[in-house]
Amino acid sequence: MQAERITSVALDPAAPITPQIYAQLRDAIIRNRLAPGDRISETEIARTWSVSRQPVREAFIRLASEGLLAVLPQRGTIVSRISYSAVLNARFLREAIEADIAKILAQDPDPDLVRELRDQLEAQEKLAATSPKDFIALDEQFHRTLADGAAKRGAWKLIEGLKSQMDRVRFLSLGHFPVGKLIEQHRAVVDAVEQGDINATETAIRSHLREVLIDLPQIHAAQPDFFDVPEGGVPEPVNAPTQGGNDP
Amino acid sequence: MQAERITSVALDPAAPITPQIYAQLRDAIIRNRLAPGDRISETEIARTWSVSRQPVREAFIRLASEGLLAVLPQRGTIVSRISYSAVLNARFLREAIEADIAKILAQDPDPDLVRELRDQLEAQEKLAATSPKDFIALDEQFHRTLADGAAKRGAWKLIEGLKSQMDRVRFLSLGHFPVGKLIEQHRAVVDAVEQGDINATETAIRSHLREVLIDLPQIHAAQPDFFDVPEGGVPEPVNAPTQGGNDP
DNA sequence: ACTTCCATACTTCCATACTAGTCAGGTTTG
DNA sequence: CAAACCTGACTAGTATGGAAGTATGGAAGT
Repeated sequence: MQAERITSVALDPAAPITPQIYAQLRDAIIRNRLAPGDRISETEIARTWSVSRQPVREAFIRLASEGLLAVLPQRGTIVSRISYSAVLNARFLREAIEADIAKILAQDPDPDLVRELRDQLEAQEKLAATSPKDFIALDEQFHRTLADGAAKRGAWKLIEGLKSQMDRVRFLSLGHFPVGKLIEQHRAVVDAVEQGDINATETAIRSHLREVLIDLPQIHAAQPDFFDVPEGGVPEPVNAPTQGGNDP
Repeated sequence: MQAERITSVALDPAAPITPQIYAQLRDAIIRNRLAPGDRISETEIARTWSVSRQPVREAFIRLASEGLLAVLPQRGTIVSRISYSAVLNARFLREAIEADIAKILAQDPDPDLVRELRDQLEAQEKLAATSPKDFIALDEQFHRTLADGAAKRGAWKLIEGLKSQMDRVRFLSLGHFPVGKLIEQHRAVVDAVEQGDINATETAIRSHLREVLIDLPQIHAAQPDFFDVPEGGVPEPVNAPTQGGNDP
């Protein structure tokens, strides 16, 4: 079948097998080496790594619960197509959570944290010219640092799960996304936090997270087979207002 | 062992077994019929329902990923203690998400939705005098309706997972929590949404969600064995400001 | 009394066999 | 000729046996 693309790394027979299978498959799916819509089977994957079906099956269960695989009972298992609405939904949730995190930071700015973030900004600019693949890692580090700074590591763990859906899109859009602009927005967040301006911080983080998937429609148009548009037409994103309100 | 408390319901041998085991165990844990710290084993549970160990194992995996079980390799499986910080974290996340949902609703109030919510408020008041157990179901319905009204069903699905941690606490506090006050707060949310007052809506939903676990310290003091306090002392909750900001 | 070793009875993890549902294609039947 | 019906090659779901790791209690040695 098409599973030769994931044979790359050998397994450590001493370590637990299930998590290794899980990690390999997850990586293959997020990086689109396993294309959305591909059919795979427990037996096939088990043969690929010369293990039994059991650990493969358990890895499938975990991947299915993340929405990366769809297990059809007695019929087969397919790599989920990228759900347009799930991606928008993940972005919405991420925005809601990170907005609150950022507000906590601005409420009581920590100079050490600001310094750490500014260091990261420098590193990001150094990589701006080079591979965008590395930038994704730095971007992840930046947002994780924000969560840790607000003592919300648990929140980040949840965001990681949401990110898997968004990252599939980002790996499709590699090459043409505006690294410079993203860095500028990162800087705006840090500035607002440093000044303790809660409103400005919220606005900055929200507009940043809306920028991340700005080219989703183009990517969808370029590779519609990778996507699963629920029914007729592309859903419109609905977001909360960027700031508090506008009473009459 | 202590597993006789979950023998209650028989299984349908025709339907898939794994989800049935999962649901039964989840229910038993959340309602504290299986006490935090209890040791259970695949073999034991399998015997209880006269099935093989395999579906039990798969149910264990799902429960462990939700944080309700802790599987220690080659050692055993225990019912997770209620993590104090995980509960606070779940509440923080829920507040962030539901605040944005409520703001969307207030942005463009839907009269049909408001009517539906007011009907639910009536039903809640009718049950206020009777069993608080039933109120929890209505409360859940209320919040789910808010999410659906903002077309964020996906968000609700995630909140359901978070709620499992919080619900364990609520089932411990049954009997003495302020149903009337909660209903009053529900009404405040509906009022604010109806008036399209975004700030008031946000304030209402946030203070409501902070009320829900108001008696967490007492519950913890009453049954400390059920809890797992990470290290020395009870963590302080840190929340985002209830509204936008306060620039200098 | 105290430590070390080892047998034993657990546990989860992995491999294998079997069951049952699904689908595609050829065959038979009306 | 068409439609219904077998049939065999898949699939995931379940059952069961054995492997490897871990805790525990008692025997042996210091």
